[in-house]
Amino acid sequence: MKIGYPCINWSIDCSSGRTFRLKSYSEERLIKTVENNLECLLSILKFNKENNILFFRITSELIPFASHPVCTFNWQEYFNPRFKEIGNFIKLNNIRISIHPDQFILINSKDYKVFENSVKELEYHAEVLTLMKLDTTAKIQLHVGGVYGDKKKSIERFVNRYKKLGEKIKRRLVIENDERSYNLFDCLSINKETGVPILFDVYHHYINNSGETLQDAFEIFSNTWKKETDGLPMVDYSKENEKKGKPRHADRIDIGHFKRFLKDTKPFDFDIMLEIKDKEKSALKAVKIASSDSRFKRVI
DNA sequence: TCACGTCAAGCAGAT
DNA sequence: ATCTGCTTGACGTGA
Repeated sequence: MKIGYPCINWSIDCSSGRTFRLKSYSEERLIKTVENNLECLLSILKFNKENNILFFRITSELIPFASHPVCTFNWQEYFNPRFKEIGNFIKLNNIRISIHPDQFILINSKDYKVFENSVKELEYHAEVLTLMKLDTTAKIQLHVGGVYGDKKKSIERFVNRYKKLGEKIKRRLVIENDERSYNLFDCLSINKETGVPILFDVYHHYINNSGETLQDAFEIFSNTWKKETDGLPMVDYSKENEKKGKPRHADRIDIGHFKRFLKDTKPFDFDIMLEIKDKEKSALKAVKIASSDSRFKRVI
């Protein structure tokens, strides 16, 4: 069991997701920005390692416009030594990595052009992990996509499109249950057809489920991960924001809730991504809580 | 130096 | 029709 947080560290005075406007694109600007982003990424990983935070989601913004036609620069070759260096640090310290393409990436879109653009973006994500020479336990997590008024057809479309993807994407791709369209069982039906592992989002499951218990859910998604090639299952953890109004992620970790969560999931081992607004602050607290858990002790 | 309009990309649900 | 959340602010023009 490793514990981590996504993309941003507020304690360190840098961002690994600096970007710029498309209008101001230039090769020079791209190089400068990516240099900054990679350097900051390594700083964050070092901070994490020192604090026993061994799971991290790399931002999709690492290489701005990587999949956009405007970018003809061979960033893969230019930054190859830097990627290798970061990859070495990750492997040396046994850090788990995930990456989450954003909401525009839709495999099952009705618009074929959107699918094609999504493939380009997925190739970029896969390349980042491959340039770091990470094995296939480093995952790209994606939602199933839109429903377009017909869930059955949209799931079929996902399955057919998935089969067209290259091996470099497929060996890293995992799907995540979401809070309104595709719940765990919907994901499971896609897993049956494709073998794609299911990344379980605890908070989304709380909002959108089919009545199954948390233990049943853990049994189901855990079995979709192959231990040797996929590694331990990944779990996104969050909880309802206390502030009334629309459902959203919590601002900070709820210690009691997290303790109960660890207890309730006792028979299962997995890596936890804390989707909580205050990022590394909550991760530090979670590490402290988990430090007496035998699953956590195994990795540090 | 600061305010604030806008930023590559899509969908769904609420207003 | 328009706004908001999603993993979430931050870029950059104009004053």
